[in-house]
Amino acid sequence: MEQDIAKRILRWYRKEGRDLPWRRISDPYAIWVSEIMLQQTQVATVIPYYERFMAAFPTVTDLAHAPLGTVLKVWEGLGYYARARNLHRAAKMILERHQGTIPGEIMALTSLPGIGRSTAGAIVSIAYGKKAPILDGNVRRVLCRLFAIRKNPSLTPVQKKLWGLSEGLVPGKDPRSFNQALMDLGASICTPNDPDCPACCLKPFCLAYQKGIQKSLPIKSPGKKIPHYHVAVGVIWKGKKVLITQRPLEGLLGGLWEFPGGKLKEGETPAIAVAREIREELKITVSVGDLADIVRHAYSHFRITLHAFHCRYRDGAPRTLNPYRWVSPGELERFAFPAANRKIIAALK
DNA sequence: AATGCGGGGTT
DNA sequence: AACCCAGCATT
Repeated sequence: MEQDIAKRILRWYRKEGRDLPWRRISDPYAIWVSEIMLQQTQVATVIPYYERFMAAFPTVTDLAHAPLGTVLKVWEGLGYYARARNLHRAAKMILERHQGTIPGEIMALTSLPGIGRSTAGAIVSIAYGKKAPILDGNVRRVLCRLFAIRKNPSLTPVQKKLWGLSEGLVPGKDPRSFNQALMDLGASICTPNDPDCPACCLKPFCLAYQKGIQKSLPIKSPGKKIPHYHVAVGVIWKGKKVLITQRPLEGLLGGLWEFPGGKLKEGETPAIAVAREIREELKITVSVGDLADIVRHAYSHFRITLHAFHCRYRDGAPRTLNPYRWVSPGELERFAFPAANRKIIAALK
């Protein structure tokens, strides 16, 4: 049974599998980089970032020796910036602990920052050809349908069940192709909304298809309301230079640079808020001028409307918790900014 | 067990 | 507007 499933998927994969940049090489470092980028991020989005990253940091040694700011700049726009910070930190650890070789064991891999059970399974199987299961969004969906699992797959006992199923399916022979095939099947046939069951090689085994419930699986968690904030920021000019500040290394958008500002308080106008935030955060005074841009931006767990004002520096030396810089507009390209701030920068030109 | 963490594509 | 994506870390 399991062997039949594996055989069918592998046969399908040989004909219909995707040709992706990281499948053309066997360098474990490249596989690792691709797997980190692919966490919660679609293949099409990752491809150009992967190419640029590998050109900038061809080896784990290059990555470990690069300044974090350079790594974040290459990562800029990809999101989930802790991935970049963890990748950089793990590269240093791999030089020290593993003499520059990406580990080939699950335990050694999961002890590195940014590598969990699924990414470790992917690296071990894809880079080293060892038998290990994976469980990403694609595989979870395929398994929920194949075995008609009608419980929310985010529940711990259901996750445990899914890991067991994934482990039971992965064959000793060519686990590398099998895991990639399972993901490809989820991405191209067993899609979230409208799976192409007639074209699926697992149709004869799929319990959800037999019951006609494939479109209602997997069960999804109830969506939660996301708040909407108004934020005011200042593009503070002193001559031909503007002030930027760096966010703390941990937390949201950690390590990225931005125009200073903050959330509006109840009953406050954006112009009042930006003056207050700059006074509080930087201990300087500015005069607030024209509106530079209004940006709407969606994060995963909240939305913001960003009001950006041209400001003129008046008085005081900045005293901030975090680093700040006065830079020319041209120099803004050298720093990593959140996407919402990039929209403001685009509007300045 | 629940939550924080980006950005873009799709529907 | 809601959902999804080659998930992980933290609490």
